[in-house]
Amino acid sequence: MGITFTNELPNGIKRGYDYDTGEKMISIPDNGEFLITSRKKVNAYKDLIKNSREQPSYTCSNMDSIKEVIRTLEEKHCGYLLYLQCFMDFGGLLIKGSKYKDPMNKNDIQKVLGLGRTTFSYFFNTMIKNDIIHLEGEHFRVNAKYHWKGDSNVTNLIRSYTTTLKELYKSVNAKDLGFIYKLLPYVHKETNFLCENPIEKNPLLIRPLNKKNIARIVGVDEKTVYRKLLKLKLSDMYVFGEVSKGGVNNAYMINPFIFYRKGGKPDKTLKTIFLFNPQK
DNA sequence: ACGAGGGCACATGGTGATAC
DNA sequence: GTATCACCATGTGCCCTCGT
Repeated sequence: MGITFTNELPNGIKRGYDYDTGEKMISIPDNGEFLITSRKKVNAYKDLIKNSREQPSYTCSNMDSIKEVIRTLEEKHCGYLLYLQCFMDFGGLLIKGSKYKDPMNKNDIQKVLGLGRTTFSYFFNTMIKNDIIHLEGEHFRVNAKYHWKGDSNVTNLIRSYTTTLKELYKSVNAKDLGFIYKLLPYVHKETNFLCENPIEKNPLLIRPLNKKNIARIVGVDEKTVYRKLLKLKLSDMYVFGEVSKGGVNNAYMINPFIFYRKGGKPDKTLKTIFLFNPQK
């Protein structure tokens, strides 16, 4: 049985049906080859990006200097910060949204984070005290040493895709986002692998992080890492992908639709890993 | 012997109330 | 505005069994 494609649209996209799983499938031309996935997944992704304009917008984080932030802040505060930096404009000012460019005041920020008075003031005072967010009159600017939006000559940076990241905040808690934040300095540029030496160019020399290493870096129990790897999902996509060789899980990758180091769109292999449908 | 995953007691986060 | 508290829901660490 397998997948049968019926009609081809003028743009080269083919629609089809998977007789094994009963799912509607789609074949998308991609640099001379075809990426086959389910329409459900494609639609879920389209829904996520439909509110953003032409290009999915992103912010950048400095992989070296955010290690200071990680050392200083509690995990939950790293999570709130990761979400909040999605609201920067090109000057780092926290604004209400891409459509409404008014700067946010303290109340707006509290509302956006969805926190009560006690929790918010604890978080926000910590940001100001550690110079991660500056006060400018009634408005606030994120310290460009750590996070910014737009061009930069920093080499070790990682892009966070605003729309997907905002969506992620809805489905996980602040500690989960903090967990992800702590792993951002370990994302490899070419492959999105989590590794000890993310600037290594030779693939043979990459030292991928296993569950034990991740637990040590983040400072949690191995079981907690395991649970988060299973749990963290965005719509139909997982945040982390697992690579196993010989039945042993020895490496992890982060979802390139949320975090990606290179410019442009994720390459074909990465797309396939995070979009393909496991056989039932 | 080992890793995946279950169970459970304890820890932690977020909240509103209260006092200052 | 901040500090502290008790409360509840959820998360976490640790120990366990199970299957290989």
